[in-house]
Order: sequence, then structure tokens, then C-alpha cells
Amino acid sequence: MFQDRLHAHLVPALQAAFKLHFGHDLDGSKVVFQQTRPEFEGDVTINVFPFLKASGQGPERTAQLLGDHLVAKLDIIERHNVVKGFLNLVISDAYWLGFLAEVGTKDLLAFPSTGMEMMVEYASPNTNKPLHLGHLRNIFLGWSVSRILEAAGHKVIKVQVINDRGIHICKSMLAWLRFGNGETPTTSGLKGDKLVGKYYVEFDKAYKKEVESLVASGRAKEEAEKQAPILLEAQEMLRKWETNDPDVRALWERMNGWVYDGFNATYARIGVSFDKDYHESGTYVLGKADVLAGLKKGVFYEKDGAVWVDNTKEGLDEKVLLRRDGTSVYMTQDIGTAIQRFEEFPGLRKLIYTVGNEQDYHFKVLFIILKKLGFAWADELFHLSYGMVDLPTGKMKSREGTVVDADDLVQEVVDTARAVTSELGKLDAFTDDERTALFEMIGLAALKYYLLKVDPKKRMLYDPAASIDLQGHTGPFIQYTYARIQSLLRKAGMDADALGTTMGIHALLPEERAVIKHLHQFPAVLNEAATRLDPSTVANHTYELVKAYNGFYQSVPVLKEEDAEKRSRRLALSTVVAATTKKAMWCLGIDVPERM
RNA sequence: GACCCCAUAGUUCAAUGGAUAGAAUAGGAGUUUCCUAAACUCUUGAUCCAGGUUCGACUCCUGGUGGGGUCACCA
Repeated sequence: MFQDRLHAHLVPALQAAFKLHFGHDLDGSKVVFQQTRPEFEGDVTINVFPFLKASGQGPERTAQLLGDHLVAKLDIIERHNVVKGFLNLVISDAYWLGFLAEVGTKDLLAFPSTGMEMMVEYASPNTNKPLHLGHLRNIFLGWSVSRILEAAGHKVIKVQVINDRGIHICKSMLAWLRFGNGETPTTSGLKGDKLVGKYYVEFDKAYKKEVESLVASGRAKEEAEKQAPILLEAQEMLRKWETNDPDVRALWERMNGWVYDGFNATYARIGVSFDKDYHESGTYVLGKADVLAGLKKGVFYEKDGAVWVDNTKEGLDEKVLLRRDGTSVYMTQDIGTAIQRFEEFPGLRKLIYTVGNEQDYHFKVLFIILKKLGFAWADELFHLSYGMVDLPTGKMKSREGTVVDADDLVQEVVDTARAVTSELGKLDAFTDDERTALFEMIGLAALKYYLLKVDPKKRMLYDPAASIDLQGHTGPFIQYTYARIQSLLRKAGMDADALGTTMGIHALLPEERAVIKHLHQFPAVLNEAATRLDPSTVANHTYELVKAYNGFYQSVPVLKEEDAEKRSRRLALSTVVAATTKKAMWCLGIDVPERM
């Protein structure tokens, strides 16, 4: 259970009680709250086992004495019971209703500004291939983490690094020159990134053919793979690029431009954006000077003409940072760009790299190097490492054509949303535009929620059937609950004045209490998500909230309630649930509809 | 070979060292003259194996087994 605002109420009283009865100080960090199990009476449970050493008493007696004290001293504790070492506390209706009234008019999930500036890097595509399912997990994660940090009061700068240079794009360029016949996105009707991707595949085909024929004419396979003429030509093109050959540069600009148009179309459809784009072509020369400076300072060393770092003391290996010919490696670049970013944004308090866990080692090394170079901010670097997405058939492999294309995937979930929603036939009042917008909203909710509800660190399975499911633990289920509340509120005529009058003489029903308790925990959940950079925490708690609300909705009348006080209290509760759900989904990058 | 990560119902996911391990889905049984049944209620079903630490272990430690990843003067 999360440490919510009750914690602040209870811990001091608990410590005072402890001192009084057992004569020792109680370490506040040992006080852990949990949700009371449904089979016992209570709202909050305190486990007293950790206190026994200090109390010198058995668990029952320790719990009993503390419980008696709390009931006597605190109005908000109605009564208690003790089961083994567990002290179950019943919190008063007044406390819960007071909480509801307090949040009734404000955003439960908006924290005061911290003034802290944080950069989140995500997406980071290569320009030779379209985006795929793996990118989607990365992008939704990065976007959601950005939103969560924003909600938590931080200032967030969202950036992507576009890997726009290198042998990969030269391969596409060369193949396009050879086989393209001047084809463009306009003449072909293909999205720009798809067109360039197509020629990357064409290159590979031609290359394989050349290797085969070389092998057939008696060359060793390894040699053939290195000597295939088309590969040599691509490498030559890269050299020309590096020496600013005007023709090569012009073609490169043109084809990358197509790719950006394609990427931007995808980004727009899935509802994400960036505050700043970095291009590898502009940063790949960075870092060299920093490494040389480190060499001078003795942080690095020279061996065989190359510059190395020795991380064996940290349990890692030695690693080359500058080749014998003085050129950079990938690590060099990353050193340089990190330094550049902190120069550009001196107020940065955190730099988060959303990158797959196959690069865990790379980032470990990078962070150690920056620390060794003496940058204080090296401690503020964070690798938001996420697991690969597997298919039911196994790994995604581009060579085997099992990669799930991002645009195709989005289209598929939207189509499914259209089919299912149309079947349910609740859209009579919708215009065509409204329908289209709703299908997009529902389809994307299904996809995003599916990818975000899993702990980012973990490898996950992408099951096409489950990802377009609209029932159960899904995004559309949450949207549906929201839409149903909106319908309720519209019919109630939303008489805002009534919402203040939630206090009253009627006891809370268990269903009402359950919903309020979920709301009550939510700020702590958001805090946790922001600390751990984990959207799944928010996703799962939102689900629990709306599930509790559905239970309430099912068995407790709202509009049909005749008692005005009960009715307005339930409307107030519904209002807060809707607002909180909307904000929580905003944190996940998911929109919610007013009706569906 | 070395290092890192993972292993929970049939399946996909939860569970700050704490009570009888939760959901969803699939399977079975129900709920609508009533605020949206994309909902709700009931039900079947799981901690890879062997040791250890602890009052208490899915969680921590050791050793297995199985799966994934990383280990270029590549990016």
C-alpha cells in the first residue's frame, strides 16, 4: 500500500503512544500501512511485528495498546481490532467525507510545481526503416513518463535523437538510385518512411545476390560479405557524405525529409510530440575533445594508439573510446551529447534515456565514464530500461519479416474499435466525424493501455487478439466507465452547488467507501510512479479505481436516489472519480470520450 | 566462456519481507420493466527445482534447470 496522507495523521500519534506504553522511540520508517484485507473490519492495517523488539511485548498486546491509544486520541479512528500482529483501524466516515469535499473542486493529481527541469529522451529512430511495435512501447513509455513527471510538478523537456546518418541510410540511398526510377512518396503513394524502408530492403536483396554469386565463383563467404560491390559502393557513399559531397548530401536531405514526413504522420496519429529533435548528423562528432581532455587528466589511458577507459574496478571491462585512427565510437558520441545537453540546459535535474534493456551495459559504462570525468550531474542520469516486446511466434526479426509495423498496428486496433463499437449500436447521435474520432480514441486507448500496464522493465508478450480487446483490464473499459459517469452527470443537470454538501448524517455505504479509498491513495500512487518512472503503477491503479466505481454504480442508485443529501454526495463522488480518471489517463497519454 | 535480466492459475499480467498470493482472459453458473450489460455477481484454477536467512519468503542469499540479453578499434 502507498504511504498516503493518513500516514501523516497517524505516525506521530503512533509514536507518542509507543513512547508512553513501551518507553522507547518508534522509528517512523518502520510504520508500514497496508490495505486491510476484506475479511476483516477496517480501512488501514498496521503491521506491528517490526515494533516488537522495541516494545518488548508480544504482537497482540503491542497492537492492542497502540490501537486503544489511537482510538482514544484521534477522532478519525473509530475503532480497531487486532488479529495476530495486525492492527486493523476503522477510519471514520467524517474523515472520508472530509477528504471527498476537499478534493471535490480540485485536481487530485496535480502537484505543486517543483521548478525542477527534467529531460526525457525517447523514440530515437533510425531513418532507414519505419517505426515498429518496439518503437511504440518506447514512445508510449517516454511520453507517459513525461506526463507523469509533469503532473508531479516538474518541468519536462521531451527530446528524440534521430539517427539520420551512417551506413544504413546510405544503403537506402544507393538502392533508390539504382532501382528507384525516381520514385517519390507522391508518385508512389507510399508514406515517406515506408518508401525509404522499401529501398533498404532492396539493398539487402541485391547485396545477398552479390554475395551468393561471389561464393558461387569460389570466394570464401566471409570475404564475399565484405567485398560485395554494392556494399563497397555504399561505404564509398558514406565517405562522400562525410566529405560533404553535394550530390550525396542533397539526396540524403531529400530522402531523410521523406522519412521525417512519415514519422511525423505517425507521431501525430498516436498523439505524441517532442520539444526538441537532435540529429545524429549534428552530434556524431561530439565527445572527442572530452575524451582527449579525460586522457590528459589521466582518467583514460592510451594503448596501441587508441584511447581506453578501464572499468575493471567497477566490475566491468575496458572499453575503447577513440580508435587508433582518432575516430569516435558510439560511446564517444554519447559522452559528448550528454555534456552538450547539460551545457544547453544548465538547470537540468534529471536526464532520462528511454532505451531498451539490450543497452543496459552501454549505459552503465556511459554513466561511470561521465562520473569519472568529474561531472556532478552524472548522478542525475537515468536509463529507463524497458524489456523487449515478443510476439506469440517469438522474437521480432526484421530479417524474417516478423516485424509488426506501427502504422499497420494502429490501423488494426482502430478498425477493431470501429467494428465492435458499431456493433453495439450506441452511436445514433454521432456525426461521421465524431464517430471517426471516437474509433481512433478507443483503438489507441486499447493499444496504449495494453503496452503501458506492464512493468516497463519486464519483457512482455504482444498478443494481437488481447491488445485489441475492449473488455476487462483494458483502456476502453476505463473509457467506458468515464463515459458512463459523464452521462450520469449530464442527466443530473450538473448542479455544481450541490457538490459542496457532501457531509451529512447518513453513513457511508461500503461501495462508496471503497471508491473514496481508491481516490485517497491516488496521489501517493502518482508520486510513486514519478519516483520510479513507472506508468504501469498509474495504469493499474486507475483500473482498480474504475472497477470499484463500477461496483458502486451497479448496486447503488445515484439519480434514482430520493434522499437529496445522499444523491448529491454520490454525484460529488462520481464527479471526482471522473476527473481523476481523466487526469490519470492523461498521464498515460490516453484520451477519454464524453460518450461511447 | 564471462556478466546481466527473467521464471506466479490453461494464457497474459499484479503482489513496499507480512494475514488465506490478486486481476483479466479462457471455462462453468447467474443479473436488464431500473442512471450506458464495453457492466455487475458467483465459480474452477498458480509461486520452476533443492537448500539457506527470518517470528514470517513469490520477494533476500547459494546452487541447479529453463528462457532472453550483452560482451568489436560496429552503430
